[in-house]
Amino acid sequence: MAGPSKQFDQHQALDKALQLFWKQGYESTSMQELVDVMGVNRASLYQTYGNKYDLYLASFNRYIDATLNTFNQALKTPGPALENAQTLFQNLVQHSLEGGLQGCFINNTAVELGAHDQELAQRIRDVWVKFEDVFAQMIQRAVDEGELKNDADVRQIAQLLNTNLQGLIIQTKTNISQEKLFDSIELIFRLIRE
Amino acid sequence: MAGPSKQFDQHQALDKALQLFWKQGYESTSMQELVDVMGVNRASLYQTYGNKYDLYLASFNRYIDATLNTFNQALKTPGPALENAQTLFQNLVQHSLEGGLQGCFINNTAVELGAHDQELAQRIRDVWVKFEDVFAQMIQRAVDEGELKNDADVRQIAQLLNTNLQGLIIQTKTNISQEKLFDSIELIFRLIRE
DNA sequence: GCTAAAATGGAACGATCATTCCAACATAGA
DNA sequence: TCTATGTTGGAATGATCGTTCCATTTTAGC
Repeated sequence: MAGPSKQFDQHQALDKALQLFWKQGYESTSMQELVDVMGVNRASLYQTYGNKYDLYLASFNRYIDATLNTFNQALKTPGPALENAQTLFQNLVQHSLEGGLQGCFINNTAVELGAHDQELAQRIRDVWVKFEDVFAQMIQRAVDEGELKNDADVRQIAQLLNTNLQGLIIQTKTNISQEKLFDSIELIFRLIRE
Repeated sequence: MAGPSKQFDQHQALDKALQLFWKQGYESTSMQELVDVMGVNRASLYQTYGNKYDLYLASFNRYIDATLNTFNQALKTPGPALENAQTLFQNLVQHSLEGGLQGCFINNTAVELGAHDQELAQRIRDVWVKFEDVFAQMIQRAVDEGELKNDADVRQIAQLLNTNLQGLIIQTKTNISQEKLFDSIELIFRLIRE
């Protein structure tokens, strides 16, 4: 292949796009802002990523990978599984509150685009199932290690945990007090344990 | 006052605006669409409601009033209080799923505008407290009528219920199966009762 | 019926939107 | 070094954005 190579780091540029989409949403983010922030030439941007929607999709995929990675790290953490899950919830809430109320990119996408974009909606449902898979493994470990009763409906509890997580994250968008959300985290895990 | 009166019904027109904002969000809804759908002249629209943001705010207030009314109606329903609450949850989920995945206008607003609009964020937090007030009254009635233990932390449970409601509603935006959400509703209320 | 005031339809504004295009430039392979 | 190919900056495109303005029409009060 002849000609010069791309002058920008594709991963780094994509991260910049992700940050902007995450913070502002799809409609509120303009290509001009993306050009500015990514440090990529406009023509190169279109050639590399396609159009605005494709770029959003690429950002979305990157976020999903990073998030699933975070979840799986929490799964590998030693110690009582339910406590690890609770700590994960606390960290996610705290991170959103202290990181500019960005919430969760998946959660944001569900609200802004989920209803009118079937492809994205499908992807989001799939990711949530993967969240639940992680929770289910945590719960199963809690059962195995005697932290939970043997007759616990692992899958149902995992789904309920995701419902609670989504509800918590959405509330962070309004700069609600961390204490209030931590109380809810405390209670849901206590109810599950009982 | 001389001159003709407005040819349009302000309440009806505002409802049309609310429906559109609810379905499409703030950024994705244009004044042209609002002019078309409200059946109101452009100049009249600006004179009556101010600008686009003001119109959104008016729609938002109208939605809040209607929703709080629905909640208070559920509160007045005879029968076991917790069952009424559970039915309310089911109705809200079902309505969103069958009504075009519009979710909850407050919930949508929290995600789209909450992080960057402190006034709206404050209003949303206040409304959520009012939701919790209704839930707290239901729970208190459940305690009084022996449906719940006496040592239940009414306020904490009410907050947890709102977290769950928000988490359920957000999931409806992706056209998730009603059965799955109903299972979570079933479980959260069962855990509370235990 | 006359007049003053309010509402209307629609053009017009400047700004910004996503996207395309093109000439100038830089570099890899011959 | 030459050439072919990919990249770059920036102008240009046509559409749409929210908002304003104005001439026209309509009607309430006298």
